[in-house]
Amino acid sequence: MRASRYLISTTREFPREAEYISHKLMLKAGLIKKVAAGIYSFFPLGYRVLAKISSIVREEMDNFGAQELLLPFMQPARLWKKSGRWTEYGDELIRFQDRKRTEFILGPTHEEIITELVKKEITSYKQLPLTLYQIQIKFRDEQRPRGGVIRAREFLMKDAYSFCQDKRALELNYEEMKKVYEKIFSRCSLNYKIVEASPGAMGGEKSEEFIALSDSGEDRLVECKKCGYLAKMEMAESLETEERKKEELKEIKEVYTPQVRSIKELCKFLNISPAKTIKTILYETEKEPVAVLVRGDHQINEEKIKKLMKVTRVNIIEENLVKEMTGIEAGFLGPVEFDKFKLIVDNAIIRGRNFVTGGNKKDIHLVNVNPERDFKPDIVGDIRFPLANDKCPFCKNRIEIKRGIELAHLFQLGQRYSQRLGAFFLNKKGKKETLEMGCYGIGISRLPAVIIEQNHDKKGIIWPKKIAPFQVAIVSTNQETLKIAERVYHKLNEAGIETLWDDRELRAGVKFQDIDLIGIPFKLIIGNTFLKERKIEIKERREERIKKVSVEEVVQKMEELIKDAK
RNA sequence: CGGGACGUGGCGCAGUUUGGCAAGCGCGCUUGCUUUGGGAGCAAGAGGUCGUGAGUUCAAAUCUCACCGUCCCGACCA
Repeated sequence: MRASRYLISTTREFPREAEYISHKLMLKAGLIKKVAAGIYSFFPLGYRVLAKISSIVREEMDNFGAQELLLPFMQPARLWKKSGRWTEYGDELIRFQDRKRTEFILGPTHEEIITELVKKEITSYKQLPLTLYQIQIKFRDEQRPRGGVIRAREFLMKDAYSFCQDKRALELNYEEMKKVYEKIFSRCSLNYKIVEASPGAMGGEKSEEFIALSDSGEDRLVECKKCGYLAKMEMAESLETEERKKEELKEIKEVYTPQVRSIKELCKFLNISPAKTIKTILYETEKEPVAVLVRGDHQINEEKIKKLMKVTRVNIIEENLVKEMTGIEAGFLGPVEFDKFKLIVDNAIIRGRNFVTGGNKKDIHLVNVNPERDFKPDIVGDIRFPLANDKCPFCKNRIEIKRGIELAHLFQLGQRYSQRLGAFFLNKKGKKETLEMGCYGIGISRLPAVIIEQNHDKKGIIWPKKIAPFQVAIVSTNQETLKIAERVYHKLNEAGIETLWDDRELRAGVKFQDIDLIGIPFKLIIGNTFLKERKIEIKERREERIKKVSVEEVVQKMEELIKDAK
């Protein structure tokens, strides 16, 4: 490709709107342009990168035996009502009507459509297992898009769906798909970890995520460097490994705390640390309202409450309703002589002593409150998020909190969709059974950003060769070497090497900067050195090594280098 | 959804507090000359409903109100 004819849109300065390095570089290198919040156009350079990633994904999926198809982006509401997700999915599901006032959505995912399709086509166990996939635009009306393509509203995703005759076959398919994903991500030169995830709104049983550790990530993870324990924040266990405090039990006392409502205010007022306080928060569940107690420095994990209480709905009771329900002002709630609701108590509280809590009267707190002596928990368990420097639940080393970006998500959906949409088949005995489904997604359009997060320097992007939009860029720095450059360009093209010939009428320095910013793995410089020595210089983006070759050798040398390059 | 910041040629910004000449600067773009190995110099140009609407005023980028859009933190989230 001749650069003079190619839509290159690099800028000299970083656009103001970006925060993450990958987002900054993608904009500066002109890979993408924003059209609206969370909606981007991919420019030719950016699209070449997407295409590279897509073809890696495609090859590995096809290799596994999955079949590519294309499902509609716009989907009738009817199917979503049938699966129940019309109401369950929430505001992220964008809804609209066509001219006939029929309701539609833009697909945030495609379980309904594919299940409906398979339901009609699959009638016998002989057709199973079946794995179908597509590379498609998705739309999720995110409350807050961020990081450019890292969390976009419109994005490109590879989603695969497997259909099996029983659980065992599903588990097998799932494990094999995991191996396929490992191949895909290593071909993309990505560093990643696999962690347990919560199936969440997708439903189903087992679920794991491929996560790239990165400071620009939005998922928080708990990591123990010593034993290798790694889990998503919301899944991470907080086994209390602390010893029970041996402090002497002091006498409980009321203190006057006018207008002191928050933990922060309380700590300031009494000059104590939040770990010495207990927060009492009221929640509603489908069974009964409860009072949840955690230490002042801890955060409640509502998912864990659900598990512990075996309920599906847990909602915090708003501050202004607290007084209505209990007669006590929010900010002064406490467990002592509180008999309105059951007390759900975090493990950490049982181990501590002499806490400060609300006094269940306006402007009153209690000091030296002790579990068991002063109040009886109804249920005790792990209901909080871990904190940095907590002890690892397995080896007692200190844990760290890391950030990560979700690359892919695997689910064993089970029968959730097949059941609701009525996707059955006949088994060997001629008996009707429900299909076991799996679902496997990769956030394709997010991957360029993640790869950049892991592969960049001060000058810009450093694409791994398999992802780079071009393998080689040619710069001639002299009028006299222009013809040679053109010859080399044609030779490389003929050899099938993707080459960008920077024939723009710009100073050499500008071209070098652009090519480095864009991240092309190799530069061929044909200039003064050529005039003196008849040699072409080869500079590698990643290492800045310089090699010299003759025009005759250049194709072979490039082939070798590209083969060896990362 | 809560908190914060912002919206001025393609990009980055100044000007807004205290209303007042003709709306500026750098980059980029066009033309010419000189330069030419890591974002050149000089000269001459093109390019703007100052986010939108209403209002106050002799006069609005600047003040008031409403709306729209964008980014960041948090909450939320396959």
